[in-house]
Amino acid sequence: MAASPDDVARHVLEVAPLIMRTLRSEMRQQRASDLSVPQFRTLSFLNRHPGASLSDVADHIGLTLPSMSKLVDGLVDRKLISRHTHAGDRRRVTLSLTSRGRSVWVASHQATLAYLITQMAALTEAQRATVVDAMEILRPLFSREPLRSYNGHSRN
Amino acid sequence: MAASPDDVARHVLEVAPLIMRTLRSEMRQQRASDLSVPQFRTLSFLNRHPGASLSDVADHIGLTLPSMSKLVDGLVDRKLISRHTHAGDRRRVTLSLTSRGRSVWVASHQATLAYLITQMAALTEAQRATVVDAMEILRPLFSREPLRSYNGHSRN
DNA sequence: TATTGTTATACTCTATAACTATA
DNA sequence: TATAGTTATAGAGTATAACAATA
Repeated sequence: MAASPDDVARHVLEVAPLIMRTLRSEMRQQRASDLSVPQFRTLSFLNRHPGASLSDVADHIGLTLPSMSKLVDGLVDRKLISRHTHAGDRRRVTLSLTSRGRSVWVASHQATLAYLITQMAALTEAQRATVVDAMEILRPLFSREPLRSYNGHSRN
Repeated sequence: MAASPDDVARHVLEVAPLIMRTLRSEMRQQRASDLSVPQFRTLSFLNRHPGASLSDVADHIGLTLPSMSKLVDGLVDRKLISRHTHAGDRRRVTLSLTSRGRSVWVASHQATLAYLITQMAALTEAQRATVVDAMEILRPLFSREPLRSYNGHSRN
């Protein structure tokens, strides 16, 4: 079925936004947690990397430092994460989930996953394998690109 | 390789946001056009469905009417689309690309596609086929869900 | 001087509530 | 009364520019 790079690109460009639209609205409908996608991803990252710095999180999520700083402000205000000055280097900040943050993340993750699972249950085993394979093919292509041109001090 | 619905869901939940992050930043870096993803998708829809109403577009993009109205405001201000009262039903609005809108859309589409194509060119033919298959499996699952609870007249 | 992060400012995205105009 | 759309308001997401504190 010879798929050209062009074909693949068009398919990805069409379908990825559809998926995100659904995920976004699913997350918003969980009135208990009520997280945006970037907030959810930030909590996920801190769940796996407790004590990460602001730069660490910004790198991973793909936001500039000021944007991430503001996002973190909101999560700190809601007491979902803690923010402390790093002991060794006082310029740095140490971010972690609070226990409340962890349970909100778990609830949101479970609920979103549960929704997706019902969708995926409609697929055949072969189709599920194809989707998993495709995700594993795509992940490294979109995983790491710095894209953070911001450098924190512009003189002009 | 028995992928459970749970596996598939986890993969999709992890990879879809990575893809979108990249698409977003690619579009933003095209300084000429400088479209957000929803703006780009709106222009795409109008390219395929000239003369669509506001409700048509809102349904397709998955926004409420007020949100779409505002998004359209911005595109009209930038002279990328035209907005006229429908002849037969004067409550309706008729949206179309302007010639400028069409060329901006073409430029943005080409550039984003070109970027994706370079990524996809790194894949083997079998991998490309897998990705296309997966996208065709996922598309119908995420294509149509109303999710528009807004009905335009609340009395409370 | 370089690095880490915050503040200031300004858009866009998104929603709900309330409204207008038309049917 | 029902439908199509806009306006008002508000909060989140995002960026750049400018700054403060620390190394």
